[in-house]
Amino acid sequence: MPELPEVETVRRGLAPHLVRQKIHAVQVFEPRLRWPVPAGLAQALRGQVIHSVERRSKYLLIRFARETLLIHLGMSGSLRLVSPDEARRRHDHVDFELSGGSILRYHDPRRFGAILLAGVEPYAHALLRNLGPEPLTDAFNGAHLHARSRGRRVAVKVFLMDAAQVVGVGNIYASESLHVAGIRPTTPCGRISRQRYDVLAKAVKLVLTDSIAQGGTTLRDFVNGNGRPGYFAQRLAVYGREGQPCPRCGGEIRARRLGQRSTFWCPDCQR
DNA sequence: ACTGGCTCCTGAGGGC
DNA sequence: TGCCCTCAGGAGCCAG
Repeated sequence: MPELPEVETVRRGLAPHLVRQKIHAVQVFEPRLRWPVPAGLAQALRGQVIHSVERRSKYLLIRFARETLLIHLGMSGSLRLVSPDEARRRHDHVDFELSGGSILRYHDPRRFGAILLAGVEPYAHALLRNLGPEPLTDAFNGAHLHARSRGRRVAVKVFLMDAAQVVGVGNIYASESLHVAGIRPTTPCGRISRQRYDVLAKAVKLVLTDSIAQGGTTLRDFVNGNGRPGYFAQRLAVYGREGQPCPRCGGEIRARRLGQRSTFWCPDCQR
């Protein structure tokens, strides 16, 4: 599943291959993604030159002079650069043919992803307008979390996964960050002190930075399509480890569903 | 304004 | 070996 570190890796990998390229044609083989792929996609992009490849949260923004292509990979989406003679495979849904000859190919078995048009002011788009800060910027800190959580009762883990508060903290990273910070996931977010939120914000940054350094949980090579395992999975302290000992204190890791998501924590060192 | 629950979809994994 | 069932997950959306 592409988490924020993976999406950023995809962006960095694709950008040098895409910028200044012209879209020669767009072929939509399966428009039924999370939202229908716009019927006018091909017409809107044909002949347009890619100016930049940006990222906001887990959305990729491919910008043209008068249009922006918004791509979300959902849980199972991937983008690859392929040569024109490479046969399409099952779940290859959209081809962006570049004038240089190669094809940017969108693949998504579960179709939780999205391909949309967002015009010339993409950051004003409904999907991007209300997003919280990027987790690795200074705007994301303990003061922010503390201020945003006052008067609210949701469990801190659910709060942390709310994109309106901070983007890019997925289910795995939320459990891991709370473990690093020593905070129990079920604690109502409005009852957590400023000091503990300082610790939590630092923990989120640490976990995400660590994940980037380890290559994410799984990374797919965007050029040759080889899936290679990231090493972050080997470093998970609590996620998926119900019944096993906590690597920090030896306590028995517990699991339960919180906000429809599996949640893991150590009852001994997370309070 | 919050909150909890639902939904989309397919592949993986377990049980038998 | 194969079939069936359950579950997982990102995140927008809606009802209460």
